[in-house]
Amino acid sequence: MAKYDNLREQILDQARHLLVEKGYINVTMRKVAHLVGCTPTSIYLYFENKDALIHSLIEEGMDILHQKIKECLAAESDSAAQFKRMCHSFLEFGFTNPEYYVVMFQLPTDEMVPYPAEKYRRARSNLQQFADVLHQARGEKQPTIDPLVDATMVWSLLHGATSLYLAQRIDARIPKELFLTRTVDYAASMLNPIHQSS
Amino acid sequence: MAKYDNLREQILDQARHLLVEKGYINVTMRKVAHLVGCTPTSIYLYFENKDALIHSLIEEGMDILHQKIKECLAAESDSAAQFKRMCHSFLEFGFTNPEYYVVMFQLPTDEMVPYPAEKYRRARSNLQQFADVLHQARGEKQPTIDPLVDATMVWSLLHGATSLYLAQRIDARIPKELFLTRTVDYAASMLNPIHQSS
Amino acid sequence: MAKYDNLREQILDQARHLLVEKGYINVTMRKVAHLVGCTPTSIYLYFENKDALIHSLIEEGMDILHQKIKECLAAESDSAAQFKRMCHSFLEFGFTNPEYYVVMFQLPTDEMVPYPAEKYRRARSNLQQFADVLHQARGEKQPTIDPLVDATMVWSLLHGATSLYLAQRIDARIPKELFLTRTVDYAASMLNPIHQSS
Amino acid sequence: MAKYDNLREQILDQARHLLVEKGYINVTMRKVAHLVGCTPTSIYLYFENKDALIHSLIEEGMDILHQKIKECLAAESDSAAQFKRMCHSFLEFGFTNPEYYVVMFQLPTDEMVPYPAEKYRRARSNLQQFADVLHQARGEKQPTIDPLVDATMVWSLLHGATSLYLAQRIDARIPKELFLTRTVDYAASMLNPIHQSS
DNA sequence: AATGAATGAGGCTTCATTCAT
DNA sequence: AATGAATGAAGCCTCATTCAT
Repeated sequence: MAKYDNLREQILDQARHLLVEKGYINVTMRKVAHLVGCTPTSIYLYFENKDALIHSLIEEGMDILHQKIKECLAAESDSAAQFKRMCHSFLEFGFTNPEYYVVMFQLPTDEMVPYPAEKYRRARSNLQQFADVLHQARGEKQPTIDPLVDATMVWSLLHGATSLYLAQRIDARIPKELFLTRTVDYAASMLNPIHQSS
Repeated sequence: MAKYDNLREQILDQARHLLVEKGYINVTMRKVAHLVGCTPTSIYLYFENKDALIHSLIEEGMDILHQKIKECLAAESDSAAQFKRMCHSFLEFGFTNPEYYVVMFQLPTDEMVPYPAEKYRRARSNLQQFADVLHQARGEKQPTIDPLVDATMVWSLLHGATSLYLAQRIDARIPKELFLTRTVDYAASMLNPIHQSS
Repeated sequence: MAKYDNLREQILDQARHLLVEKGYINVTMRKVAHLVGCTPTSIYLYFENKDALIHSLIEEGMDILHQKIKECLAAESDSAAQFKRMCHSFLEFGFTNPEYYVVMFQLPTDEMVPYPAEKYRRARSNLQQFADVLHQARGEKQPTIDPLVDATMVWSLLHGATSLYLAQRIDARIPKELFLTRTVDYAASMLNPIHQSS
Repeated sequence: MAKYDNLREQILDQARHLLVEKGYINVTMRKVAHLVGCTPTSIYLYFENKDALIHSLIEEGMDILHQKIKECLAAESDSAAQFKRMCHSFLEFGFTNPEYYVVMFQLPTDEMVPYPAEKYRRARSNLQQFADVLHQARGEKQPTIDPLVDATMVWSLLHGATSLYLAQRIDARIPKELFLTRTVDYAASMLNPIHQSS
């Protein structure tokens, strides 16, 4: 029992590790097994096939992020505060859990990892819920501006920031914490009106 | 000579095509050769190996983007206008050239496609130059705020927007053009001061 | 004990079932165990290995056929009648027990399922005994013609008819019963002299 | 060119050899390659996949048998003579070409080797044509008896005889030639009326 | 009496690459 | 300038089997 969970988790760990360190195409049953120190066959004792393994990875991440976001809602009563906290949480989640972030948001899922549509909806809802809070906070002040577009742009910002950070394309002179808080500020500026394009 | 360039370009074309349509894992020498109508062996007459082929793809893209950005500088005299135009150009480049964008910014190049450091520097400079203009426009008005951070955030926004768009994760109800201009507006808001984090 | 036999028989049942429904390649310890509802390991409590399992199947079939043929001898006193009844029984055995027939006569046993020579002799004797009756019936009337050859030909006919029937290569317009009785008639024609080859 | 055909034929040869000697389940790309003395990969230069290899084997056999039967028709003018000659040819084909016979008539094609329906029809037509001649010869003398049933029984006999012979289940004391001619005689007895079942 | 955990061998297939021509 | 022939490594996966419990 202990051993069961142990090996299963080792497999997940090493798969995650490979994914982040070497990219998806380097996540092979053989390589994972090698890192774990078991036979490729053994992996099939815990996962039906490679897809199932990847899906487990994705779901793990979804759960964690979901939990984090729920905590943000509970921690604050003000919509704007909730929003900012959520932005921060999202970034922090990505920054500190590259293994999950990559698998959740950067996998070219279309062709590579056929993922049950139902589960995808859940994945999106995670971000949708995220967007909803912006709605609320924005809605109170700016009912005229389409909040869907703005939410999408906030999402773009957060996703882009995380992606570049994880790809180590952020200038080394910028401290992580600074980048993080300033990005949240930039996102929070969405709570206020934007100047129309000239 | 004409034939030489012809085949070489056909190879690049089909490789790009495969990359976008079927994903990186489906870019194989065999499949490229099949699409071109030549032998896999023939590809090696023009590219040392698969990595070299991918790198050529990347460089092609870098050149095109570089050209586009240079044109923005020439087209406007005002820094702010240059900046907005560049943002727009960058987005449009990504939106209309997914083949290049994917290979340039979304390939987990680290280990997947070992890329000579020297070439990477050139790649970065492309975006650096992009950031420089923000420097100028911002610098004139807000010399006190570290422009490097803000430039990075703009880049994050543009990269995130493009990535989500290409991954078809933008809500279908949002027209492409609207998304594009609004993102530019959001980026342009960087030209003005941001409210400090509370 | 009851449980012992129960599981053992379930294993044989499902192995037979798999053999007929899905073909020999689909008779795997895993699949048998799955159908039975036990572990692959458990099968090894009752059968030394896969070969032993297959052999048990073969022997089961041999016993049943043996019994059937013995009954034919008891049911009739006339040699010719015995012979016809045996032909009929053999065909019916094959038609109604494809699971056994396939494993008994259509498995390329030579190398696929190494079968102890001693057991093979017993298998042959089953058919030999079958041939003996022809001997008797024929012998009485045509002592000059080698009966071994004719017996072999009858066997060929019966085996061919059964094989084609089980492979569903008999024209669908021919009713099973008609095919069966006519084949027996054809076999019975062996009881009479055959015209020499011209 | 010479080498091309050479390797392709070596592959077919060894595949056929394995098939007869060790049974279908032992025909693996690895084993064939090993016997030929090449890499498994090389097989894929000549055959799209394993199925294609097996199909080639089947078609080879079909062609040869088809040719043989056509010759029988040409060699004789009398229907009865044609029929007997065809029986003999069929048996001889099977006896001397076990590689082809096994693959053509003894492969559990349903599950193991998905074979294009169209090609199967061709395979059957080979035997159908065979049956037609019996029709003719029979038709002249016995128009009242359903010739389809009798043809099927002849086919059963020939198929059974060949199968048992190839499985080496024919008593060693019976010379091949005797068995062959006597089987033809037995088949030829179909040209005459059969006594009804009592 | 039964199983959970594990494995080595091998199944089919595709890859990037080379070498002689 | 191009290719035909070939390969070793590796991809995913399933097999029969064992061993400790």
